[in-house]
Amino acid sequence: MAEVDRPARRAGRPRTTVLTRDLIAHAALRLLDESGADGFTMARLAQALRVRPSALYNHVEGKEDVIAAVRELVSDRIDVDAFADEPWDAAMLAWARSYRVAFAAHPPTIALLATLPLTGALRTMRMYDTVVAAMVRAGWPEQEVLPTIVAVESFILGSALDAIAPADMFDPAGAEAEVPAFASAYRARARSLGNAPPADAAFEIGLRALLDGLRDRHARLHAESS
Amino acid sequence: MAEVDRPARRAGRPRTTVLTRDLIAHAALRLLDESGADGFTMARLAQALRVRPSALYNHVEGKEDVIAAVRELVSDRIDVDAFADEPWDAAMLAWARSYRVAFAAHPPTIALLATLPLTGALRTMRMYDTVVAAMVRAGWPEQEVLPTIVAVESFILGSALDAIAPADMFDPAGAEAEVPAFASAYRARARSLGNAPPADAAFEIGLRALLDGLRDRHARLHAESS
DNA sequence: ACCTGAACACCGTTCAAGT
DNA sequence: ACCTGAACACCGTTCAAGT
Repeated sequence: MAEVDRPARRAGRPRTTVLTRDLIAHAALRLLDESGADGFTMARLAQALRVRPSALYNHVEGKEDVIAAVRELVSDRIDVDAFADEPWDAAMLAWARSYRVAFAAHPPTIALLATLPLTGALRTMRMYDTVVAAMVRAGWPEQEVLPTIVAVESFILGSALDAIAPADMFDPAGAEAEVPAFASAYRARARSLGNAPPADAAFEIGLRALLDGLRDRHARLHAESS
Repeated sequence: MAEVDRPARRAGRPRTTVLTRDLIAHAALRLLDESGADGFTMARLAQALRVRPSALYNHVEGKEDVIAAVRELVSDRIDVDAFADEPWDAAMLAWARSYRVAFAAHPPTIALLATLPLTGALRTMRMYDTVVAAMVRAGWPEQEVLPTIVAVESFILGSALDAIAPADMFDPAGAEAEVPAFASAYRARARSLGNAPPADAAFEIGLRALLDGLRDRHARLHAESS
């Protein structure tokens, strides 16, 4: 019964291309979005592509490689253009928000991609190159640029992870007496946010504080050198 | 041969206790440290405890539950005492560093634990209660306290994830011409850091900026209300 | 070059049987 | 109450056979 709508392809090279690394990556992202990280197996991925699992290994090195390909797909949506014509701090704000949005668009991938080290792909290095160049132009000491970018990225990734946590995870219901200050702050936050996602509020507060702090430092460095 | 040093226990309840949730958690943390997240399987965990895998299920609900128990173990090392007698900002600095150290002590667990939502355990809520109470005492508006704490935590977790990435992941070797600004900043960072871990520099720069920004905000809120 | 099909060495989890 | 042992339904990956 399940066999009926499976491909009736015989062994041997197909006359027309059925798989490429890019097709696999797109199918993987779709599968991830639809069935979550747990449902993401090579077998299911092959099924979605109407192919046997072993066929995938002609185009990717393994599951890790598929995930790396998905990461490239997601990372491509990060917009770095603001660094071309906006001041470094405004550009960084825009970049950080775009970065977070790119991941937030595919919640099940976040844990998978955050966990995996960023690939050393040329595309990724080009993104860094744009950001680095703008910061150096703005007068940041060169040896501080990379740590500063990494710090902002760490905050973004951590916030993305926080965003996929269940919203009511820390509902202190039943333990109010044990943790009164926490319970009260929990209620105060709920009142002030309404239906807005708590993770968004934390991200905006943190991002603004981080950039305020970086602006302070930038100003201090500038004051010394003049 | 491998059978020789396996337990020769017959079926049936053992006369003396061989397993508890706590014993399992400690063995799991040790196994994780020794063989990494990939080598962490229920079978290997059972082997370390000289027990059959199915025996574990009398004490934990499954693999996820084991990971939750490990998280509790790691989280217990986070020191929140500074909030008792230091100003909120100094205490937060100390808390953040202790938080990061607790995870850094067990690198292979970071990806596993960061991915999993924090358990709503009472112990965790008590930690939050301490931090919240200190911040409210310091004059922070109650509805902002939780988002602010979550922002700091996001940064810490993101930084911990960054710390386990391979150090040379972004070595632009061979692509210097393509990404000159990035390659130059990469070299400048290497010169200024020597053998110090790049992740530590990023963490300290980010943490200070974040807290400078939060201090700004705290001062601004205070100025308005007086 | 690139597919199928069979095979391998594992997984996590359930549950009856046993003490 | 809590262990063993057998079983189930999967995993990711390799590789010969086939076109």
